[in-house]
Amino acid sequence: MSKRENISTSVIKRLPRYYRFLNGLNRDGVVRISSRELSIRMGLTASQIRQDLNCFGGFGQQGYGYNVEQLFKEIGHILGLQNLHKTILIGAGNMGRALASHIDFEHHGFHVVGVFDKKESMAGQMVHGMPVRLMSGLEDFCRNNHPEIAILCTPDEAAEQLVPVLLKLGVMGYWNFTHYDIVAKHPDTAVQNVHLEDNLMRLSYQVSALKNNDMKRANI
Amino acid sequence: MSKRENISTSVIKRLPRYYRFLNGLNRDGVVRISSRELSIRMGLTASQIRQDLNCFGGFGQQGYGYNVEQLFKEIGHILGLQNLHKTILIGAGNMGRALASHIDFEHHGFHVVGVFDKKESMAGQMVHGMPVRLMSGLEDFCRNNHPEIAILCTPDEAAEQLVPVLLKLGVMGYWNFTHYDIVAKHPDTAVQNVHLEDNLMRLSYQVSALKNNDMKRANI
DNA sequence: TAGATTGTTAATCGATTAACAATC
DNA sequence: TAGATTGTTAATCGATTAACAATC
Repeated sequence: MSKRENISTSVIKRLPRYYRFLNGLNRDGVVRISSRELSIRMGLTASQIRQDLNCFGGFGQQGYGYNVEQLFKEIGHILGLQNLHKTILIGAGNMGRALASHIDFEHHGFHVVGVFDKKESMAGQMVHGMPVRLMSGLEDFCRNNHPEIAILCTPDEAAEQLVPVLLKLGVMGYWNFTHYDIVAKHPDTAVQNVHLEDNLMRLSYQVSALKNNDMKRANI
Repeated sequence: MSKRENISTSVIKRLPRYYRFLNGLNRDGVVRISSRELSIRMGLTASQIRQDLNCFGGFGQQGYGYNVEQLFKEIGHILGLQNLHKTILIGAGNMGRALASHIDFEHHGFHVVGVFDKKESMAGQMVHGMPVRLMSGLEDFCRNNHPEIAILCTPDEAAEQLVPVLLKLGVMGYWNFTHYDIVAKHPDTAVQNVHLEDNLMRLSYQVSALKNNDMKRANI
């Protein structure tokens, strides 16, 4: 399916953005687009776009460019969005519940089949159209339903204890909202970390730097 | 303050992780650490750590290493965490409310001074210890309170309309949970994007790739 | 002093950009 | 056919790693 074996993470990182832009163009009724035109819209170089796409195959046509709808679907397929990976949400606190109602899992390759929390008071409450289950039932649930993905919205210490258990139960993909470093301890997993605080600290750096520059400019 | 003028984004991206690790070491009572020891714990090279830190100054001592507490504080200072940038949260839906209760803004350089939503029914409800205000009062509020940062938890279209208004009111930093591309349209802003769906799609790619590999291995 | 470890320069590696022949 | 634009190779740029003299 894929042309090359190992695609660099730099390329993978850009794929979702291509997907979003092409979705927009497609909805706007744009039929064809050249790498140059797309590069201007996205703020990239045309070279980079052609290099990126050619990691996966020759989707364009000389003298014409790329068919928007076809390319959109191709990238969706490369990203594996046609899948519906069985997914469990662990931790139904503020963040967990917000994700459950905010994210369109089904259009991004996932299907949430269970929600868990350790709090007795949460048990039975409805989240994402299903009742919250207690953590004590997690292992049985996994043995019966074979989820492949876990969304971790627990405290860091809980994640540390959970991951080895989940791995044994066959869960190999993790959307990790904790700061527990899954990949370091368990290399054979698929992990995306969402470190919101790290992101916020980078914003702090940027804003502070921006202010420093303003002050320097004022001095000159 | 900073040794060099332009620090590469690669370095900036790693700073929050250094900060977290050093915080942990400091809490565990570790007094000194060498770049080699830290590199093993963090899964980096010692070279990279020394290069990264030396962008900002010589914090270490030959033959000794780095003082954990001092380095922790230095990095916090570099990140600007001593600041309390006045911040408004726009959009008090699931995600906005989850952030308000989940993130420790005060320890990451920010101070939330106002929460806004366009829904009449939200007005007056308490979020982060303060009543939700209607969007109609946004401009007056900004003229009186001079917030510098906005957390955007609105639909994409709302963000597109809001940013030019906010910019004129002096808001130059954005924690952006929408897909509206602020930097492309307004280069002189400080922006961190949190594209949760993009992150999820990368996980989809990784999991799909992992499965493909397993299948190939089974064939051999 | 001798051993350890930094700060910094040089070498390597990978990613981005430029150029252009192939071709629709 | 002529013009446009890709796919791909070569050149450049930047980031990471290695090496080592400086020095605590």
